[in-house]
Amino acid sequence: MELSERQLKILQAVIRNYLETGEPVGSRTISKYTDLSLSSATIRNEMADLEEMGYIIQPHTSAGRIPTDKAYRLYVDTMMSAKTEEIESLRETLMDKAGRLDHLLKEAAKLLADNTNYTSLVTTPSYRGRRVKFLQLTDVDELHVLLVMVLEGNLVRNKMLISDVPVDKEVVLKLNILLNTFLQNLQLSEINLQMVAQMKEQAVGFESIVEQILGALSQELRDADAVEVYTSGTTNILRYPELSDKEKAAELLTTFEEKTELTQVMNNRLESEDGTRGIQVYIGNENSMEAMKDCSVVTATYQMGDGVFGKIGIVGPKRMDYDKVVGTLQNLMTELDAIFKK
Amino acid sequence: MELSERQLKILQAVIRNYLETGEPVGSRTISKYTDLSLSSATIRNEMADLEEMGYIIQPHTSAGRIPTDKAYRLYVDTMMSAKTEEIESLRETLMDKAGRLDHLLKEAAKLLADNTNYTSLVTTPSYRGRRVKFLQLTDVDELHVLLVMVLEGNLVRNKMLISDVPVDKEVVLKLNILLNTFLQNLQLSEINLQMVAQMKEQAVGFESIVEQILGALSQELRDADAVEVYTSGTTNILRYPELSDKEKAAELLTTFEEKTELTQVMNNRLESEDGTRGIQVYIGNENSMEAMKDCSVVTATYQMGDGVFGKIGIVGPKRMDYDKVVGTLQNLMTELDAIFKK
DNA sequence: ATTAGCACTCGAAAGAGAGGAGTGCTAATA
DNA sequence: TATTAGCACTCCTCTCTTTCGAGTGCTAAT
Repeated sequence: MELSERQLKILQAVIRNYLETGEPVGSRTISKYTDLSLSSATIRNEMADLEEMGYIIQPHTSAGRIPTDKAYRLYVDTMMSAKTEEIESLRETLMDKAGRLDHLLKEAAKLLADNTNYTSLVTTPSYRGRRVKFLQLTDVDELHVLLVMVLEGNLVRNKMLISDVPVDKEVVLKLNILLNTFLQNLQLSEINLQMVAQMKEQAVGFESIVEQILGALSQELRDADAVEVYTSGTTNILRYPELSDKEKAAELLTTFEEKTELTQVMNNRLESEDGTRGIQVYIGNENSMEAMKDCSVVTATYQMGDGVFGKIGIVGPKRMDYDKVVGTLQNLMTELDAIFKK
Repeated sequence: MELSERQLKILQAVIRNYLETGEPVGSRTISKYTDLSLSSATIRNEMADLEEMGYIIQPHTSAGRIPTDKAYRLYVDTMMSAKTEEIESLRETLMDKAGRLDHLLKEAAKLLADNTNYTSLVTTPSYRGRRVKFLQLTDVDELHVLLVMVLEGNLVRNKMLISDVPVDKEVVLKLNILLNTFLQNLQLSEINLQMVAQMKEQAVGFESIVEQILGALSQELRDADAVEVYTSGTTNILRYPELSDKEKAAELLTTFEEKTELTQVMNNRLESEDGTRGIQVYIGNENSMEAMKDCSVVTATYQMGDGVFGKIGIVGPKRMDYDKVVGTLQNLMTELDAIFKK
């Protein structure tokens, strides 16, 4: 069941042509398109074989052929000519935004979408079990205390606490020491009830504040590890007829809006990482989400720090320009890595 | 050119009917719908008059009539029966999220969209010229210093600064005092070069840090006043045939995605507030944005603090259920006010 | 093994009615 | 005088045909 040299060339021509036009491609087109100099009749015979092998299908009798998922898979695995795609003015734009992670990632998503004309997804880096770097309490006014939490990865969170009893500078100072003594360098699962009890013992009269602090801390530790997804260019799917009929478009767009589901799509393979951090391509039904069975999803993993990874990805029609998309992602991935290594 | 009692009733019937069905409504329908017990012929005569006055039009010769913007305007101004629309489980859901403003507002947007089946917009409250409540510097490690900025409205921001010279606790303490002496209670426009020079004079050797602090501060003061817009239910527009053809849908959805433009739509009238904080309705061409000329936009203003307002709004087809939308917005507005007053 | 030739298939686009909802006008009615 | 029944007319929508052409598979010739 091996594909002959010639069949490969023909298949490749069919795919390339279909990627460009989106129309079923006929034998005559191929006969001219390739440098094989074969007549359309010959091509027809070969195409019949390719169809039997499951690489191409006819949408209806008397139409040209279109590639199947199997063909795309073969194309992506062996025939792609991944050109390194320049992202327009990437470096400067990103550097501008490097100040705040959320801005940076949003900008990255925008760049991806603008450069590819597909929809882009970018996830925040995912920690698992982030640790407390240090905590700091500051008195704002008599009843308000500001809690600043610095977590592993220099993630800073804050929460305004409201005390039921007045707190003065001295109390704040004491609490600060207490907090850091107990909680520094711990992660969520290491904070147990015994410690909580001890802390309360040492902060008589201010149990409520301690309670609040622990609540806020646990909340933030959980939140901070929750992966967020930014999307951009969602409406680009409307450019592609095969995705833009009412139902499909609505379903896809809704999926993009409900970010929660997307985290699953994006985190699919974060686990089964086998050392090399590569580009992953999911074609059609290879996608875990029903809504995306007519799409292809290409993802790459960027590295923010030791063991801290995030994903960037593109969602588009199955006939997407894989070469370009892979190149673009690769490029952006490298760029992000560099920024974080700064 | 006054409308007779009867004409009003007929017009109202036309509008009501059209709001429900989205189909042009004919004279026969009205004749049965209303309690006027008039024959269709009579209705026809009146409708011809209403058409002449610009309240209704025929999409084509032998079709029923549909309301014009003018009719909607009249309806909204005088005929609406604003029922107070319960928002499902509103209070509990919102209370849950009250911790973080962004979460709260996103949830509010979601509630609006889910309850109305239209698209919702929610802006963050807009300050103008927010003041510095206090600043606090903390040493994280030898070269990293954490700047926490507490702004008016208890908005907390932070930024990790990187010093080129080592800073110890003493320096941090000194800088803390310096910063607060100079900058407390100031707003962006009040921080001038003279002060900057003076500060640098008093912090010899740490000019770079001071520079960074001022940069971060100015950035945040500007950012904090920038209004953000959260959207929800954007795909709901696909439910309404008059908005869901490819071009219009794409244009609208893109507008929703590019939040920047939306801030203008939403802040349209924040200025010309004439004391009473009401619901505002923009019908069709009354909208400032071209993309929304086939939509109606209804907005309400919620209050977060003294002089600090934000907007919530609904975008839908012109034939939206104004009664319900107004009721829902009113309800949510009250609810938000209450939460912020807590 | 390749190719020219040809009959065949089937979808897309264009055209042709048929049906029907709704109108405006006129004349009859209360 | 205001209302209504009646009727011819318009024009949209739906369905059914027809036409057209791209593309195929098969056969026979090269």
